[in-house]
Amino acid sequence: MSTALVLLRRDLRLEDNPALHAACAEHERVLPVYIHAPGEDAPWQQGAASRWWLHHSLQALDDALAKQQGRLCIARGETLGVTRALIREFNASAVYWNRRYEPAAIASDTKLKAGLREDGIAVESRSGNLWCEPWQIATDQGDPYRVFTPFWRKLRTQLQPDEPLPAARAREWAQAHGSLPSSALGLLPKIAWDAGFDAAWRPGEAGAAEMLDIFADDALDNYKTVRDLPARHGTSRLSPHLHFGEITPRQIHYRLHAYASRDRNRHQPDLEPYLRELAWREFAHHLLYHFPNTPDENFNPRFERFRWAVDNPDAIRRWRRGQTGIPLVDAGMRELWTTGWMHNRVRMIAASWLTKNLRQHWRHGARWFWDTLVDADLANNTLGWQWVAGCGADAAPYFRVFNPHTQAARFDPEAIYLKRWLPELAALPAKLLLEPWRDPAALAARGYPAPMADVSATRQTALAAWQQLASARSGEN
DNA sequence: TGAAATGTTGGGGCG
DNA sequence: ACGCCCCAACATTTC
Repeated sequence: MSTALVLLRRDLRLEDNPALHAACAEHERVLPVYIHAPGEDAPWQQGAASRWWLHHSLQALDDALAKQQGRLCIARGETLGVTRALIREFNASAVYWNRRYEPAAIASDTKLKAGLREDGIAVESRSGNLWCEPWQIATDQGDPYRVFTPFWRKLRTQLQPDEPLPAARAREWAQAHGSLPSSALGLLPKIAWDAGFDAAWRPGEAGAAEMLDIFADDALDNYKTVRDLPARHGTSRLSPHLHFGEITPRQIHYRLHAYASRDRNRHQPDLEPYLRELAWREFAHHLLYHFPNTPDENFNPRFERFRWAVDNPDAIRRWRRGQTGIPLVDAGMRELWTTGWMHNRVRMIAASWLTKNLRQHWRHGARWFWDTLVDADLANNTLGWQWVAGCGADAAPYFRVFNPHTQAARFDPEAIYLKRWLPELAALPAKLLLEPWRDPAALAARGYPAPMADVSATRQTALAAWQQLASARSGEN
């Protein structure tokens, strides 16, 4: 009887899982395994919010397998050693996995592959989490893309709403007697800060499918405009599910396409704006693969001599805790702390405040998001922060500074989002949350801090800093 | 996936 | 009737 191991890492699903599907097709007995090896992700080990999600996602996957008389084998330790031990235990002849794209993950998988091949084990790696492998898309000169729009134009021509693979079903699921319970990995918080997470999310494949249905029913029609309103659930909120591979871009595309064209007589929603956002995720992975130092270094080397302000731990602390005195920034940071997620537009605004108005280095923000986001993803997080800071690929020009008050007035005109996350101000008129300078005493009386910096003065400082960078460039030539 | 300053235009009030 | 001014609305430019 031939037995295969399938290493599940960031593909915690049964449907549309190429590695799992292939193993089930090519072997009589399949052992699905999760090996916990956080040290191998250094220096970007999963943060607390990601670990919370992982715990629940592993449980969901185990439950789904149990419905087919299978179990998820959970182990911990060095990946190659654990894999070898399982191969011996089950007399397995092959190991399958879907690829990852972070530098540490690539290094770990490369080592794993070499070790297993030495042992004479067949190793099968598949593409399971992206529309397109990062090395399969290139400019006409053969270079990686550095600008989103041409990347998207190229990718778009290759995209079809292809049918996903069905749920994997092994002839026989192997079961490991030494499997750990997921609680043994110590992923859950020691102090219970996760009540807001429980209320907001349902990790796992079924939760992902449910979220997609909600999006298709409620928001897809008006996605282009509603996605910018933080008070509404106008975005897909699929990012953590995508990160952990509980759903794939192919599944999303296929189901949204089917949804949009289900009735010829009805208005058909335009999928393009949303597909474009999924393409940003692809672009982020493309960039991370080709420029693996960008999680820690500026993509644009000119920023090596950019003059950030001196690190200000107190300012960073206020930003983290949502105590900046800028309502939209604080609302976003508290949404993040409470739910592990922040609306995309608010992420840009909160990040702009930290990097431009406060001129703190983007790595401080990237690290905090890494620890607190349930969708923390090295590719997306890196692109997002470098984009906002102006040092990234296809970045926002440095002079593009968000005004958090203007943005609040435009995208949350009733202050619904602000009141939701700033409960101490909820009884005040909306206009005062949007224009807090009109009555600072009213806000202070409710314990809300005064603004930590002046919006327009810090904007001027940021512009001056950019000018310095620009003139350094011309002086160089 | 800006904001603010500056420029342009056109309607209407008014002498 | 006419020209002038004001200013809102929109467009363009600059950072």
